Amino acid sequence: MDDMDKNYWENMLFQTEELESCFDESFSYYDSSSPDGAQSSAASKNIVSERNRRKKLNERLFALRAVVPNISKMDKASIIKDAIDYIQELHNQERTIQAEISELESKRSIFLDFDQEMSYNSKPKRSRFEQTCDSAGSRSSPIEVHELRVSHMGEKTIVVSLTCSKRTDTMVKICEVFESLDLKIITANITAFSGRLLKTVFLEANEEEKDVVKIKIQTAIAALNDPDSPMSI
Amino acid sequence: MDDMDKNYWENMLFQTEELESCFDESFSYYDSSSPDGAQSSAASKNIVSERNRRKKLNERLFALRAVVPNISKMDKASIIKDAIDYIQELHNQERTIQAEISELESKRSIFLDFDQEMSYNSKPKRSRFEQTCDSAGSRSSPIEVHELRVSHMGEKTIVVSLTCSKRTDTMVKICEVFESLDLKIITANITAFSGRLLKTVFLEANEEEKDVVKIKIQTAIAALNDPDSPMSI
DNA sequence: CTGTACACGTGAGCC
DNA sequence: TGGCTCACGTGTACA
Repeated sequence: MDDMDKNYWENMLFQTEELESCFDESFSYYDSSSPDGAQSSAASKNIVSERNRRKKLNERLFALRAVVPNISKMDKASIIKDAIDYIQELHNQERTIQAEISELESKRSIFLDFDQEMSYNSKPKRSRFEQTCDSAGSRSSPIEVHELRVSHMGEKTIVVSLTCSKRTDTMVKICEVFESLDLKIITANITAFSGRLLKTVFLEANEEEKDVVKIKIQTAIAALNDPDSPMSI
Repeated sequence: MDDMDKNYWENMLFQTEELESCFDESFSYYDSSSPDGAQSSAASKNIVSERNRRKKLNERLFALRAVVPNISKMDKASIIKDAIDYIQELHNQERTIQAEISELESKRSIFLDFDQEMSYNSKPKRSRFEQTCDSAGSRSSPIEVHELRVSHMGEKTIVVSLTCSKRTDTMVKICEVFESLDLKIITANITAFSGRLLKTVFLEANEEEKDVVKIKIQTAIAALNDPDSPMSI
């Protein structure tokens, strides 16, 4: 590669030298054909200008080659092609990494949110859940929760496990309950067995008293069964 | 910009048309000066070849212009210059994002370490970006457990949550660990995010002292990272 | 009228 | 030897 480079510049130099003799030739030639001094001056200006343009373009190309790794050939066209491929590769990487970063951030906010308290959760953004639920008709069939257990795991985590009937959108409705209580879902799990659904949901505990949260959850989920009755475990 | 583009291609087209008449001229000229048919054929071949070369180069340049946003001018030199600037800008972005990702990851790892924690990895964690940069990324066996938390939920249940690299058979190896410790798995859960796997395993606690079990689990899982070192909490 | 930017044909070097 | 890549000078169109 280095020697190719050397050859490249040697060629450049060589042809630059060659240019001068050529230039003399053309100059005398022009002098004979059209003796107008202004015209020949303009022509030589054009020549030197064009020479500078080519030089600048080659320098740019050389600089482009410098910022692009993995240059296969020293070809002008190949340099540009490699640059194009490299830019596209960078674009793909950028997209991937952006997705990864946003995912990391979202997961981190779900995860435990230690010091910085849910900054962008101030408004209960009823986002996708309720939208999909609206289209499906959330009011239609009650969920029929059969068993419900709310327990604490460590200081920061609440585990809710419940069984309910096999309906569609049961998990969505459960999640809506937690959302309405400002409880963040860490992870959730559905298991189907004997015509029932067993759900296990890990929640991030907020600052409230444990028992208060527990009662709130039980009340809200029990309300899914019969919105009129205040509750009955 | 659109009109500039149009002008550009109009020019291209125009000068291409012009070329044909020029070509005819030069052809007849050559025919008169040197009646050697082979020579003129070679010359015309050279002409058309050179024409194709220029065309290819221009197409490449056009493609380069297409993948680079914010092109200031349609100049050839300017196109290359903008491409260079853009690549350098992407390089800066890449460095910034890489730093951001590592910072995020370190925060996240600090985060889980609040309870009883080991999980400090001697190796500098290879971010996903570095892995893509790595030409040969296929590393075989070790699972690379990054975070590990063992806690008790009630009297009968142990919850183990850990994150590890995305490998095949990671859960199998984890389960083998629990089996070797005579711990029964109640349920297990895998969640994939940001190139990692988050596993949550519920174990049935045996009769041993809680802290003893905890240490055993931590030791055995740490051994997955580096089987030689016995580990140090 | 003066640059500027371009495509063209041409000759030369290099496999 | 033919097939490339290249730099060069030149004519032309546009601002």
